[in-house]
Amino acid sequence: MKVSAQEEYGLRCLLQLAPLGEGEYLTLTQIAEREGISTANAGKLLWILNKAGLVSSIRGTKGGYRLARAADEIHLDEIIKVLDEDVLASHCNSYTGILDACVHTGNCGIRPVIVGLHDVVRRAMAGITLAQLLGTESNVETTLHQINSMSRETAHRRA
Amino acid sequence: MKVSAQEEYGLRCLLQLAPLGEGEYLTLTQIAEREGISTANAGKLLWILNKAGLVSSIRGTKGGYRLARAADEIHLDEIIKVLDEDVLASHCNSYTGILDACVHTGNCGIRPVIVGLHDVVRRAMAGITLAQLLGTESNVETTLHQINSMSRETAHRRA
DNA sequence: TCTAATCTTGACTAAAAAGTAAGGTATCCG
DNA sequence: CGGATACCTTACTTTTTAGTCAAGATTAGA
Repeated sequence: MKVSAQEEYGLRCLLQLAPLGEGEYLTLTQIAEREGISTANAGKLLWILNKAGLVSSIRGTKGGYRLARAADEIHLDEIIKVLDEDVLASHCNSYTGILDACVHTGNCGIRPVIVGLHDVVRRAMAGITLAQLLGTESNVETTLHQINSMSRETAHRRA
Repeated sequence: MKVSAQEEYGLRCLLQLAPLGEGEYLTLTQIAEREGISTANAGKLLWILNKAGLVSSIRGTKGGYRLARAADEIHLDEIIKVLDEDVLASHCNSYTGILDACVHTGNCGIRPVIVGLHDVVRRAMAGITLAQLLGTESNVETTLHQINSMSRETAHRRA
């Protein structure tokens, strides 16, 4: 189970754009340089984000990229979905749409796990915005800590 | 973000072995046939599981595989870790061990997300055993439903 | 209008994951 | 003891994903 390179760098690019002020833009070269990836690669990622409406771009000299919406209105689950189809894919669902048709129809014991984990991950991500990832006294950690202590309670209750 | 084919099929193989009684074994051919994968591929997976001590095998005719421990003593997080290094990998941690050295030391905004999600996923998985995946009236769903409603609460509280 | 800066797009190359094949070794049974 | 069955191990092929390159298209400003 892993997050793809595309997801990771795509998210990083958005984080660069998040602190920009009104009318400010970052060029592809600037973004790529800061991330240590090629401009070609960064261009591809930003094109995906642009197409999905997460960033907007201006062409020509003095052009560049910026967020299409406020940083506190962009949630992690949407970002991941844009960069990689869905927040959690498997053979179970990736080929055939959304967890329906499957070779093991009927006796597939792992379906509930995939579905359940998918939901756990999606909820955790839906609770985090780009804006939250910026602060130095990261309130992300408190958010995730809350979720963690919740599942710890759950595990305890079952035992 | 996705679960690899190796994780998915490895887990499925274990689920086949779980309901076996004392002294019963399944052969590679049987396992592969039921999953619709080649015996070569199944052999590879079971070898990994064997090496990790999750299944035990007997060679020669009348041989085969069975679980090395009781099904209710094998947890999902251990299985995934065995099949794929860790429950959740990213460029952040996969190369360099465990979330320490990173190109973006200092100003890496996504580190807390990776760490947090890793923990959420691991806890969710640690709360589920192979045995739980067998029942027809799957109590996995209740377990996961509890975790889900927990994170829903959390999201609500923050808002 | 010309030019330089910048985004856009598709084809190409390289790396990683998944899957396959084949020879080796242990066990049973006649 | 010898053949048949089934696990063990390494090396290879295919497929998928990631990353690069280069030419085209668009805009701002002189």
